[in-house]
Amino acid sequence: MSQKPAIPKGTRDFLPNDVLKRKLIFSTISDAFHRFGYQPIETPSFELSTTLMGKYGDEGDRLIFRILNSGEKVRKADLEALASDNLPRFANSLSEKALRYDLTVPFARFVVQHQNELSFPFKRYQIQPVWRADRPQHGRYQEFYQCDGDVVGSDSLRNEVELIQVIDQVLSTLNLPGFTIKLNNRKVLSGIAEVCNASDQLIQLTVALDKLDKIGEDGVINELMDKGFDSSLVDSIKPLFQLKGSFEERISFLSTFLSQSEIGMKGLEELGYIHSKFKDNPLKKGQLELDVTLARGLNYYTGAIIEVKAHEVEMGSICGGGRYDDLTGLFGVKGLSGVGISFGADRIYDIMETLGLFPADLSSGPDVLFLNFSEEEADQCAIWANAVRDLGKIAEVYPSQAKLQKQLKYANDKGVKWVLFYGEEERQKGMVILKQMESGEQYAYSASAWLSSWEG
RNA sequence: GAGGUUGUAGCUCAGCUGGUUAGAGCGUCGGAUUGUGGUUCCGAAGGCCGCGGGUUCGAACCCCGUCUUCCUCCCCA
Repeated sequence: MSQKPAIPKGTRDFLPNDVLKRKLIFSTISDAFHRFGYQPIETPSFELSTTLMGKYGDEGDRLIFRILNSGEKVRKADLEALASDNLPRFANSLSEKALRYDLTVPFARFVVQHQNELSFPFKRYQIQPVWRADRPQHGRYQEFYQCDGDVVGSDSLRNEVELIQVIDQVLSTLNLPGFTIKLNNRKVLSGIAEVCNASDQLIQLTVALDKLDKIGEDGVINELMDKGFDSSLVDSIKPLFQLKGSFEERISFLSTFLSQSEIGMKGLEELGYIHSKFKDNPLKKGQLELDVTLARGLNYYTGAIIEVKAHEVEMGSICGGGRYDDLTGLFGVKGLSGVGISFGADRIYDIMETLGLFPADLSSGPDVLFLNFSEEEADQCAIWANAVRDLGKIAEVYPSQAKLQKQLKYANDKGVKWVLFYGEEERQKGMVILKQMESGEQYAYSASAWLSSWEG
């Protein structure tokens, strides 16, 4: 009985063409990091549950894929916890390992564990899959790649500037027609909450603000009202909805708005510093925008918040990041500040596919296919094939003496550029025939010299 | 986790109010063509109609459950 082939929800197979396109994105990202002096690392697919649990909030914990203990270990199951309906504790007793949920927490663990082998500031990049037990949706999967770059052990805002340059480099190289790099600062958000007398409700306030472009002004106001903010607060926040103009204009507006908040002014100063560094050293294609509604990842970001949106396509952010003071505090090393970004390779892929940005020759087939007429002639073709490969071209010999029709169809389907005929007829004449698949034209060469005169 | 939606051939989809043996296009394979592909013509293979239960003389179609698809929340890349 054969079973119906299927893969788990939220996962994908990648066909040869898909892989080539994905590799282009990955290599563009790693090249960019590499050129800025970042070093590659890798961490295991799964970590100890204790490393991951509790780091992403209750929502996050729910979305972590856990690995069931195997063998005798299942005996450790805490049946008392089950009986008393303590499901989290019961789950913990069944599972000691979990698939990584992102690359940041494993990186923090990595830095602490290898602190004596690293020299700081440590700049690393990492391109590996992560897993989330999320409900799949457009552009959202249960297994997807993250491409992270972080600097740990340096407070300098020059790191933020550099990471923005990396983003610009990557997305410009991939030929995205345009993209906006949105900047905000956690301190500005704290300042806003402070001047609105809502410091204790910072998270609810910013989560609502974050939805401005999605649900509009009225939507944000309704949400704030629903959450019990009083109307005087809502009124005091309204001016922010009108924030328009250039980066400088927005800063000058905010410096009035936040003038009573020390922390808010500090955040503005940081934003201004970062922005000023691009005056004489401009970005290639990226446009910087100050967006006070940006609030992603609020749980651990403490300074800069970065998010990138592609133009011309309706799609969530394709890159995000920010600064988190005390990245490694959870693992026992205090005072190491980190700042990092994460590219969403899958979304970049979707955008490039939608806009037709992948180069056409990416998936071009082998340069030459040697048709197989007989064992003896195929042996000669195999020798030639190696010579072609030594020229840096792709060559293959058809593995069996199938009908020519089948061999040519194979060449056609695979996008082979040239096909070489060397059968009994050609061998006796000391010739080869080269056929250009696209045009169908055929050329005869002498068997001893075809390779040097072939321009394929 | 909440709400909605989808599931029929490898793919995209028809299938009437419940009524014989479930269809088409594309793709695949074979032939026309024993040494020439992409076009054309002919032919063939390929279906527990998502899965399990129920209603009925009778179910792809109605009901329940379950899984799955896509979407909106939540959250996020």
